[in-house]
Amino acid sequence: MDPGPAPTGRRRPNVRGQGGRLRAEVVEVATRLLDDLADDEALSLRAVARAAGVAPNSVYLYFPDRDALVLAVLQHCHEQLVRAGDEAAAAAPDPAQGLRAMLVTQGEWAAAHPGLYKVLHESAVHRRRGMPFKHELLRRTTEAVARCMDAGLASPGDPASVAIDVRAAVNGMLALRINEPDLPWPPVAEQIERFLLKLAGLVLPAA
Amino acid sequence: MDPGPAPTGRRRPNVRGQGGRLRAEVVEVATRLLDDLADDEALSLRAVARAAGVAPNSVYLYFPDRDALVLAVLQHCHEQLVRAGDEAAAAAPDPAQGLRAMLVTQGEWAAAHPGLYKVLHESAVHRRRGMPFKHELLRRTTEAVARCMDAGLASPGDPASVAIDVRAAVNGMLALRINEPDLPWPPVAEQIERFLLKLAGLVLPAA
DNA sequence: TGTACATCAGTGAACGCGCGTTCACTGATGTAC
DNA sequence: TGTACATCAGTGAACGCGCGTTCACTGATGTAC
Repeated sequence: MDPGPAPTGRRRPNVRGQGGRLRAEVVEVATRLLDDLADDEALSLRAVARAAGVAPNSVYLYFPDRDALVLAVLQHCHEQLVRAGDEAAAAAPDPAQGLRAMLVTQGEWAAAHPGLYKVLHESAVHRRRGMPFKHELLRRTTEAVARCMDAGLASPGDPASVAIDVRAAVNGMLALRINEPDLPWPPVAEQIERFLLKLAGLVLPAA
Repeated sequence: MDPGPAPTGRRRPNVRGQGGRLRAEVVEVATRLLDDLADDEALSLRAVARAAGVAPNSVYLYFPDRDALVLAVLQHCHEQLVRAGDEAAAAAPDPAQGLRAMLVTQGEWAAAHPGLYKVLHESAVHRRRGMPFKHELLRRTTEAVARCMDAGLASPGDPASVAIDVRAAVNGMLALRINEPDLPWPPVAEQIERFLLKLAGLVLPAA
């Protein structure tokens, strides 16, 4: 809603050596807009510039084109999402609770930033430019599943196969919640736990 | 690639009473373009008109605006998808094989029309206009699960709860295959069967 | 201490484009008399 | 059988818009001498 500081003339340039400050500002503003829009194609470079209180061409000082800006935003989001999951897993007392905590935290992130989660997984820019960094998510899940199996806290089997089932189910469920909020959804944590119990045979302490 | 018949002057109007023929032609062309684009916002009314060899404003004879055209395409796709699933289920010898056949058929449809499947489930027009007809998919799944439970071919439980897990997993898996084709995907039918065995406790004859 | 110059961080104005949509129009076909 | 008229299925040309991107420019700050 708030288009940011009105363009009351020329922006005071950052002091020397701090030129990159505008870059961070642009990414931040673009992130906010993208979460609202929930569609990467709908984010225009000019809208970002307007919201940042800057001339459209100033964006070109830091990004070669519009797609590069969108990719920067998505990479930043992805890092946040992965880091949040990692931290939650690290704080858990055992691998099984760690796996659950990782996925639940990612689920909470998705619920808190539906537009960004949607764009991150469904964006058109992904097809045009590729987003290899996204393989991290499956890799973490596979590793976590393997740790559970090694600890005897999941049914023995192929971690890669179980992980791709779990990722497909959890990611699909999170995306479907965003796209079809009116379906009779159970709480996220409950549904994730069911997926883990049934798809991975996870052993969790009784609640 | 082929933009359709070049606009060699004026289109010969349909004979009287057959005006609706252009409507069907426009929907068909739009469906093809939308499958290629895999993005409902990227489909322009003008591109559809061009591909149909018709003036842009001719589209307004049958659709009040661009969104209405996109919705007509999606509703048509949805009907196809549901009907294909229904027919496959009806041809199966028991409810369990029927449920599997329904989902596998839908999965094949998604693999054959990735762009349409993506748009159908992720479109922006859905948020603007709503697509209530889509609730059919969950309803069919719920009914099929209930039939399996009644026949003792699935673990007893709440059909609605099992169905939403199954739909989330299957739909999520199909969408993720489209958005991330590079992940190490097993065959669709195999993964669907695993979901059904684990999430619904489905009883299937040994292959 | 002064000053010419380089550098940095940004701006202003314009380009050409495709878009959704609207207005008034056309030209063939059927129909009442 | 002829003809005025209505209807149907479409067209032509234009509208204003926001967009990505480019070009030449500005104005403050630092730096070599």
